Amino acid sequence: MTEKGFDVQDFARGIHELLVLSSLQTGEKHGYQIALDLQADSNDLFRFKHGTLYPILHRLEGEGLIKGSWSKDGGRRKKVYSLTGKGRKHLSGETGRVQEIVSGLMRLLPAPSEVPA
Amino acid sequence: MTEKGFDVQDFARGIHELLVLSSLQTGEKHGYQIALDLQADSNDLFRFKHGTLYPILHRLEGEGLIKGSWSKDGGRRKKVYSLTGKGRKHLSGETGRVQEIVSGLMRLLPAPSEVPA
DNA sequence: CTCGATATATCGACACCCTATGTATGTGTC
DNA sequence: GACACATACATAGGGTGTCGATATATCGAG
Repeated sequence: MTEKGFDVQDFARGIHELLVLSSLQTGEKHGYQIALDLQADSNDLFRFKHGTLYPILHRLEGEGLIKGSWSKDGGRRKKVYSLTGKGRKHLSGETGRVQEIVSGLMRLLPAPSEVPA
Repeated sequence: MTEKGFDVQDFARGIHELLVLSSLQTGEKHGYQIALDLQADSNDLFRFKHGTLYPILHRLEGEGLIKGSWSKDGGRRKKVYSLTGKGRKHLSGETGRVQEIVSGLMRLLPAPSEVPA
């Protein structure tokens, strides 16, 4: 069993990071695109603010989970990110951990009143 | 459908509050007991620090979700909390919301590699 | 009587997200 | 050509919450 120690703040931060990493699974993207895709794919549930997204990108890059390279699309610069091997490993590992926590959480929370539609 | 925004911080805070409320479902308890029960019931996954628990209790009481009353067990004082109707309602409502977010999250995250044991 | 467990409470440090602001390019419109 | 708006990246400041440390007080064990 994965050790213990659950930290709400790490968990919350992890969700954002995992979403970004997950979004890069389908191919490399630049930041702005990640935000748009995540918002669309989640049906507007997850909306990344610029002030939230870029620091996360920098953090992930600093940790070597993603790799960014500048690209010039005409005169406009874009920083295109792609998953590293480490990032892919982190994504699957942390996803498993999230599920562990979620299932632990659901065990303690009351069962949802099975209200049909 | 509950649409609208998702806030990581509210979510994280909500988890703690929900766990406390859920623990009170089985009957009234005092703070210290809640922490012990939650830790035991979650198999050591969730551990509440004193500096975290008591502010939560005060917040929940201030919002009228729980009701506390002092009890003297010999000379040692305990503040025993119980769920209010409002608290019970909040618990089921927010639990539903958490599940909504969790399922949205799981849709975006990669499927767990079904690794046996 | 000293140590540790029980029981509650508060404060300062730290981390993080969010709002606002700034820079710069591309496009559409008049 | 001038202007507004979308694209695209970046950072600083404010607010909020958890965590560790500290304090008070009672009770049982050695």
